[in-house]
Amino acid sequence: MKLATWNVNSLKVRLPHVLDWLATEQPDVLCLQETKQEDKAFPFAELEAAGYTAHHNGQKTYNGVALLGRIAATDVTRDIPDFDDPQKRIIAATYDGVRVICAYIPNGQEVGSEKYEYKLRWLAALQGWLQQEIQRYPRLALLGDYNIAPEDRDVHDPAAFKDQVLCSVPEREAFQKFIGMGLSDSFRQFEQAEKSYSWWDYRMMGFRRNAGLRIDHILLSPPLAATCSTCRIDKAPRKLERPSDHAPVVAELTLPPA
DNA sequence: ATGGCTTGAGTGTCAAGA
Repeated sequence: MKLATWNVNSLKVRLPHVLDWLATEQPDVLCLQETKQEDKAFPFAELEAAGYTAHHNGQKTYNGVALLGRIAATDVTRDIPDFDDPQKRIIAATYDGVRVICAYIPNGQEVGSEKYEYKLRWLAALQGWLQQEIQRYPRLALLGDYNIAPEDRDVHDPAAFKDQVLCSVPEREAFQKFIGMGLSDSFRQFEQAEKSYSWWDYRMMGFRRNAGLRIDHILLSPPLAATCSTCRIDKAPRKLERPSDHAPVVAELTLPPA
């Protein structure tokens, strides 16, 4: 099973890139973040024509998450249960016995800001819900834009980002809490090139300078981590005209029958 | 230098991203 995540920064703008990428990579499930559109504008038909059935949790202008699958999804759920949140950041479904959760974790804007407090509250709510989900679904994958660079090696300039948003101690502790729940950062299960990032600022020629951060992650529960054969960041779409500022992350699992 | 791009809403210019 091939799983992927990609923050597309507007699906309306990026749909051609997504369709090309699906044709090339043929993931079983692709998680999208920042679709930035309402459900009624979502390109269900174009994706179906490409062989993918989509489920969307969208809103106007901001946020919005989707699951695209070439296998059937069951038990599709939206949002964190019992967490009052107008922002559409979660969609989950079960594919072939694997619980796939697509998350767009808040950015946090600035340490100490209201949005930062919201980010930490949101992370705590996600973790509370995740405890139950892992009990219910031992085969679980949490994919998405975490807006957290877990370690200094995930940051092009650790000194400049020290204690800044995306790199602050409370955010990194929240990431480690996922690890403490038994989830594995699949990218770090394998040897990787130094200075591997998944996001580069549009400004200041960030991509050409490789001035990036690794903030998009695929976390796997123990039974899935044990069967993960590869995890990589695909920089190719970031080189196209009008790219998303994020690159897709892909993990492959060699699953025994459920 | 608190900038530097990109997007959506909407038609002037701002919020938000990371």
